[in-house]
Amino acid sequence: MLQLSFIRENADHVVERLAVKNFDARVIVDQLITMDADRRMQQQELEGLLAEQNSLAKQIGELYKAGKKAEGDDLKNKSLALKELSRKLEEKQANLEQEVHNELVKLPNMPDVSVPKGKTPEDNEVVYSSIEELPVLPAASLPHWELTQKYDIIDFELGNKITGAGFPVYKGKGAKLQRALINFFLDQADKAGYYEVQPPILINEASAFGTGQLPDKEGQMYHVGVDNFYLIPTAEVPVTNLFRDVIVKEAELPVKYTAYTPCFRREAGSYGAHVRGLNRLHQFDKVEIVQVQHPQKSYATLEEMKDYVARLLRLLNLPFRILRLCGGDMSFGSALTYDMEVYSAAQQKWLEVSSVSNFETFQSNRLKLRFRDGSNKPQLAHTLNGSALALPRIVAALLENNQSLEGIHIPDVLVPYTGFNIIN
RNA sequence: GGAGAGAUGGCAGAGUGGUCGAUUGCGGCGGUCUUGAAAACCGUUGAGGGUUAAACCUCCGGGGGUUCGAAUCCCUCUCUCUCCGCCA
Repeated sequence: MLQLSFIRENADHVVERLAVKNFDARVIVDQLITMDADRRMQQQELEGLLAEQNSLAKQIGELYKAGKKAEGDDLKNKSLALKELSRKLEEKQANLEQEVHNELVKLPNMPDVSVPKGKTPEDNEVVYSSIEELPVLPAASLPHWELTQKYDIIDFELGNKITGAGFPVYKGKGAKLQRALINFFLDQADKAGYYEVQPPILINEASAFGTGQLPDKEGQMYHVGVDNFYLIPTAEVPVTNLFRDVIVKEAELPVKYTAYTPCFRREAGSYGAHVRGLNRLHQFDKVEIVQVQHPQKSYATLEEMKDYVARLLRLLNLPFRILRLCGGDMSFGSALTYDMEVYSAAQQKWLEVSSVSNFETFQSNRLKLRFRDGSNKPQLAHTLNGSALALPRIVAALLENNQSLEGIHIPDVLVPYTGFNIIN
C-alpha cells in the first residue's frame, strides 16, 4: 500500500511510475487527493469539537466538586449539543476514511526505475544466463511426467484419487528426494545467516492483508470457511507477518529469516499443456527467504539474495537464467523482481523456480513494520523475499536433465541428503 | 467441549467514573563520578494524526453502548491462564 502523504506530494510521479506497470492511476490518484483534502478539513473540524467537549467535561467536574450544581448543569446541556454534532461528523469521517482506504489498496506498488517497460513475459530482460547455448538431450529423452512414472517416484493418478489434480503423491526415492532438497535448502540458508522458523500454514485475514494477498486475491487461496482462515500460498505470508506491528531496532537490521512450508495455490484460470506434471501444482514445497532491511540498503540486499539463489542453482548444476521482470509481468506489490528460470531440455522450455523481490515499503506500510533509527520517529522498513527454492520444477529439471540410460543421477551436493546417487 | 479468572507502555505491575496517556520497578538512552567499567546519583524514555513549531485529537486486546466525562460501568467478539473432559 502506498502512503497517502507520498501520493499527495508526488501525484504526477506516482501516475508516471504506475504506468510502467500498465496501470492507469490518474483517476484514483486525483480522487484520493480530493478525498484526502476533505478528510483533513473535516478532521480539523471534528477535533475542534472534541477538544471543546473535553474542556467542558473537565469544567463540569470541577464545578460539581465545588458544589456549583446549577452552573455545571448549564455546561452539561451545552456539551450535549456538541456531542450531537460531533457524532454525525464522526460517522461521516469514518465513511470517508473507509473510502480512502478502499481506493488506496487498489494502487499497485511503484516499480523501481530499473524496471523495463513491457506487457508480457517476452518483455522481461535477461540479465544473466549460465549457458551460452541451450543443451540438447539424446533423442530418447523423456519429459519428467514420463520419468516419474517409469521409475515410480511420483504418482499423479494416486493424487487424483486422494484429492484431485495438482496434488501428487511422492513415493520411495521421489519422497526422499523431496526431503533431501528441503533439508539441503534449509542448511544452505542457515549457513548464509538466515534464521529458521516453522510458521503456521493457515493464516487469518489480517495476515493475508499484511502481505497483499487480500483484498482481491481471495480466489487464488484456499479458504477454510468454518474458521475463516486461508492456506498459505507461500511462506512469505506467515514469515513476513511475524513482523506485523513490530518496531525493530536499527542495529537489528537486516532481519534474515528462512522457512520451509508447503504452499497451496488454487491456480484458478490456468490450464492446458503447460501445467502438465510438476510444472504447476496446487500443493508444493518451498523454502523461502525473507529479509527486513533499511530502506537505503534494500537494493544491495536484493542483489545479494539474487546471488544467493543463483548459487543454489549452480550447486545443483542446473542451467539457469535470471530475468528482470518488466512492469507488466511484476506482481502487484513488488518494486523490482528477479525471476530465476531453469532450462528443461526435455520440455525445451524455461521453468520459473524462484522469484526474488523488493517490496520497499509496500508491505511494511500495511504491516506497520518499522524500525527506530535513534533520534527520529520510527520509519517504515523495506521487506524482501525470494524462493530458495520451490521444489517441483527443480525436481522436474533434475529428472529431465540428469536422465541417462542407467537412470537419473543425483547431483553430488544432494547425495549426503538422499543417501543414494541414482534413481533407477 | 464444560466451569472459572484475566488481557494496561519493551518487560513486570498499580490504577474501579473527573487535571490518568496512565504510580512504581526493571530495561533502554543521555549525563555526573571513574584511567576504564561496575555501583551510586540526576535526567530522559509508548504509538498514530496534526502543526514551521506549538496547541490540539485518537489509542489501556478488537468492536459497540451508558455518561457532561470511561483504563475504570454494561454488551459482544477474540485471545490467554487454571480446573475438568477428549486427544496426536
